[in-house]
Amino acid sequence: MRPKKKDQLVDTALRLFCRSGFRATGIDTILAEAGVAKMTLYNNFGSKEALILAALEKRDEEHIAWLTAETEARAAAPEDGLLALFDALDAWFARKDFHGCPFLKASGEFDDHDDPVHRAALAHKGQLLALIRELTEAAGAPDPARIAGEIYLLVEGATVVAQLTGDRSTAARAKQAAEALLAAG
Amino acid sequence: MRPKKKDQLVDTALRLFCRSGFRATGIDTILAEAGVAKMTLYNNFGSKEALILAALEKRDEEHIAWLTAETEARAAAPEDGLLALFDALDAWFARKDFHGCPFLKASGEFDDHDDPVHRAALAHKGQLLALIRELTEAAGAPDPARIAGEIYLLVEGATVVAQLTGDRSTAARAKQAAEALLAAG
DNA sequence: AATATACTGGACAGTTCGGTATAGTTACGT
DNA sequence: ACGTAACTATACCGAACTGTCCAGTATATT
Repeated sequence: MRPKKKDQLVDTALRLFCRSGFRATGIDTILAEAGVAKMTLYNNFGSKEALILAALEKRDEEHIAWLTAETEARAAAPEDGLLALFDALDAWFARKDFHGCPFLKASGEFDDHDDPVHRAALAHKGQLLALIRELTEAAGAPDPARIAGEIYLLVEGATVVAQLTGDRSTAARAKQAAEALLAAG
Repeated sequence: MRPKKKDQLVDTALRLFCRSGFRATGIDTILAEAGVAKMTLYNNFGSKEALILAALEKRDEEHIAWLTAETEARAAAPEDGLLALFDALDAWFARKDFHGCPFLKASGEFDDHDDPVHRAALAHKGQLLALIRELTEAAGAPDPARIAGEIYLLVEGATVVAQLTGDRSTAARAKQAAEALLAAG
């Protein structure tokens, strides 16, 4: 497959999946918007599910990289990274194309824990937790594993609430909660 | 409509929606499992969306009542209610038929903020936040509005993570984070 | 210029979707 | 016991779904 077509397909699919959900987005809609023929999809991916997995895989890499870079850029010192993460989240929530976390969406739509899509979501969240764990260690927390787990709950909560309510102050609220957790040790 | 049939329909719909999602659950499946004819549905609800809304409305009342009662039953004193809430959540997450919060699922599938289903989800979460707010006040927190908002993020985070990972210790982790937030004031 | 590969566009199959029409049956109040 | 409202059963509709087949076109390599 010509990489350009592949990117068009995966990018378009991801965008539409994020906006309208996975099951609600039909193949024909994706193909029309991407300007790609149906057989190009099926010759190269084999199924809609495979396209979903490809889109999530790309999203996984891009989003973790974006979040890491944004967090780094907003942290004056390495130990500020954990709180800067919430500023990065705020920037994410403020984007016009923010429609919640596609992995949470996916895990809701593909509820079965054995489903490959659910497993992909789980894997991504493992990456996110690992990032938070690193930031927590860099912040010099006394019990980084525990604190990171708690902060992670705040991050997921903020993500869900931001999508649900559209409240622009959600990330800031999560940030001050994280600050308290970090200070309490 | 005979109330028995209505209950069968709404209960079955809710159960299947929770298990498999809203869009993925067809009305024929609901009707077959509920033992109700198709015209009975359409004579009384008019559309699948109306059935979804009826199911969510019932769930809203039942779940808030259940959570309130479970929390009360687990709190030795009124000021223990906020932490007891997390024990109630733990009991919820441990249920065999736990498939995440149907309102979060709904808000993910019906992403548009003007969608009636999304609004129903928002309304339910308002109820939940109000409950947390009451418990926070009863706990004697110095700034109950702010603390309640932070605890709420933990609750949503725990709910999402419990569904995503199936980790049985999620509620306990959220509880100790809530404890820290409460102690920090 | 020749060839192999990638892609196109549309017709097509088969299924499932939400929703409707109609005719017959069951349950309930009076 | 009887009338009526509620419910059932079945057949059907148009649309959308995933996935397949095919004849023809564009592109890159040699």
